[in-house]
Amino acid sequence: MNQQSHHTRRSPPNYHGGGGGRDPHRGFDIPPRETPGGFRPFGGAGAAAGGGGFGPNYQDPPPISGQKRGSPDRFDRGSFAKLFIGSVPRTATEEDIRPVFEEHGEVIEVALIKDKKTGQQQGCCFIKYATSEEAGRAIRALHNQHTLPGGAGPIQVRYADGERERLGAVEYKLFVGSLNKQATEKEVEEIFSPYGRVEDVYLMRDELKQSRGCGFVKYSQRDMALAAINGLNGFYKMRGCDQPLTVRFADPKRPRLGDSRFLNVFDTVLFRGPSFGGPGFGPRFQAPGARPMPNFGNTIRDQIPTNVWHPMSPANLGPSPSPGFVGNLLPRSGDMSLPLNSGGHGGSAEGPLPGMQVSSSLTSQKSFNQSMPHVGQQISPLQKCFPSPQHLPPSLEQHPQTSASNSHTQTVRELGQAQLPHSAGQAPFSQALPSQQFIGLGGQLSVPQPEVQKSSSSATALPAPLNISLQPRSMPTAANQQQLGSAPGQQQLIQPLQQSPSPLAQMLSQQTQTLQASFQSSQQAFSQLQQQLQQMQPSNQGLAVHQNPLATKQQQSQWTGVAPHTVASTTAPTPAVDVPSVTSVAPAVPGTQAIAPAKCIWTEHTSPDGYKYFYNNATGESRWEKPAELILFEQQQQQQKASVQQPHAQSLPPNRSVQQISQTQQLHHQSQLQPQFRNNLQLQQPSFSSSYLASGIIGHQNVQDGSYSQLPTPSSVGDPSRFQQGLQAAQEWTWKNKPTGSNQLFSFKF
DNA sequence: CGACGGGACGC
DNA sequence: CGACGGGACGC
Repeated sequence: MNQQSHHTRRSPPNYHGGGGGRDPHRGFDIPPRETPGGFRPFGGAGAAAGGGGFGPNYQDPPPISGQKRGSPDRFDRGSFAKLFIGSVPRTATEEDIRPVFEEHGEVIEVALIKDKKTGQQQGCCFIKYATSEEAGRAIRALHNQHTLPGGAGPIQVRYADGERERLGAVEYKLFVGSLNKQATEKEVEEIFSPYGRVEDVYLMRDELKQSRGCGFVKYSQRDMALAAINGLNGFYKMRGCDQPLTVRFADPKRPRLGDSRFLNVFDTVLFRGPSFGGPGFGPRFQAPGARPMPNFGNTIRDQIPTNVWHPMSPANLGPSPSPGFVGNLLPRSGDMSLPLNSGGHGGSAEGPLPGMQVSSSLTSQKSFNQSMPHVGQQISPLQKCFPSPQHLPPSLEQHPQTSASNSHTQTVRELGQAQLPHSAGQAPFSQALPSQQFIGLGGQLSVPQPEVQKSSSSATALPAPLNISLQPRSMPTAANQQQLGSAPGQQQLIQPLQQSPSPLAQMLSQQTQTLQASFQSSQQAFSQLQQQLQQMQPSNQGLAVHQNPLATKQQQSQWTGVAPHTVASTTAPTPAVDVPSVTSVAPAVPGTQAIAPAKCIWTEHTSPDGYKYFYNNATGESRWEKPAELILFEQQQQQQKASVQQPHAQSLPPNRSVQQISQTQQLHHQSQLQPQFRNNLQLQQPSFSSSYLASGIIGHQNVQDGSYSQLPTPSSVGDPSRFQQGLQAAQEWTWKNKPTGSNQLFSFKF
């Protein structure tokens, strides 16, 4: 309502970007974001808009990339971007509509749809913009956010069928289950916002408009989606809910029979599908018989159940590198919106396109394929290089790159490093991760740094400390130090880790693991606290980044090879929380390095085939990598008994433990000081989302008063007991659910 | 445990 | 230029 327009004005007033209609030069890599850092309209808009990769996948009229010929005339259909507008009052006239859209760009055409027979308006229309950037802006600014005069509700603004594909725009749609039925779109958006701009939220409702407890959330970037999955799935519980949210890539929308549009899509997709990805879908299969190798995989595949109800999904096709590829990339199916699931009726039909686009965007970074290989580890991962820091700066804006970065991720992953692909890392783990991730790699730290700093400017966040300590320590290898390490350097690192680890490599990996573990724990604790906070202070929900401990662990472990469980002990840091099952090692005891536990729940063993593995006597978990706890433990042992050289004990800088401790302490403090904690949380925001913070998340103070009518609002925010309870609960939950996904890769049970 | 809105190409 | 029969993801 605020934006009612006045037909009086016809020219595009002010919209960011500059001039009126189009600015071809604006790279598409910088999608039209609303004011930078600026506001984010809530309701999200319906489409990814420029977000995705625009690819020149289309020959004819280069969509946006190419500068369009100056004349916006009607010919070159190709360079325009058509939007479908729903909820248009049947009484609306072009005069009512056009001005609204001209606010966001040059409107080439407004087409009100009328019933052919009755001549009556259908309640929808098409708006053609000169460029997709404009279209994207309009979507973001108007979708579900503007009501036309006489309208019963806000208009729906999305790409017309086929446009998304044609323009190369992608969207990543997540299915979200176990939502509080009282929750509003807005609330859902707030939960997902920390991971990236939420383009759209659609809650499934019954005929009575009652929520069915599930819905869809769209992002324009894959890493955002991944981050949200990792940060929320199975972990985040909405107030009043016993079950944590289910967050996964949405299945392709089920086509409605009778809709020819879909049929087409299907054919295309279905046929192509199988050819690519192998067994119906990659995710699920894992190399048969393969034994979990250390660096191997991971995956997300497990984490994210495949949701495809059928094998196709162009997305799958495209991205998937090769048959056989296991996929942790997740480029799997639903991940991008394909025609099938695209907005609204989505679907649009162009089957082939999607696939092409996808693949092109993903693959374009030549590295992609190469990187994939290692999945099986047969291929030497080394080939891949770390291109560039691109991902570092979590650019939310980039699109295609995203995928590219994934490749990196994988590569890294192989190393056993914590790399969050950017996907993962980027977002959810906020700054923390960034730094962390690269530790292993070595030098990447610096890159992420900026982000971190930025975010941590105000309070001390965990991240900061980490970075500092890490940096110096991170290995000596030149490669390490280098930024995005050149491929070579990394390779070196990698190799060792994978197989016969060189001392150095081992050391690195261990360090990394340890650090990661501590990080994880911190994060975990954080997330737990966070949840508590949220529950207690509903009004500030927006602030928090929901960190899914598990997810974090998973990712890290996945990429890193550090088993998630590691965290268990680490969890200790949280004041109130105690993880009984784990015998914690040093970390738990702050100033007492000297006092090392007599034993560690982790013990080393040798498998039949001669490989060493580590067994958790408490949980029965086994993993290839040496658990951080054990490393620490050994370290301590060494320290205590001046010279007890354990086979594996690597000499690690003593500070390590100190670091951890300091972290731990920080955590303590944080948990104790609410306000401070909150600040930290903010800091924790994914670096990329710093802009979001600035833009509004923080600002959203009022989340509907916070509580659902049905639920009693937690009264005492500061109540320790509650806090504690919550934490414990969270932990338990985490604990129970840990074995999912990635863990399994790393661990196996006998 | 919930799975895609309501509509869709006029001049 | 023709377009399906049967079934209906998987948990």
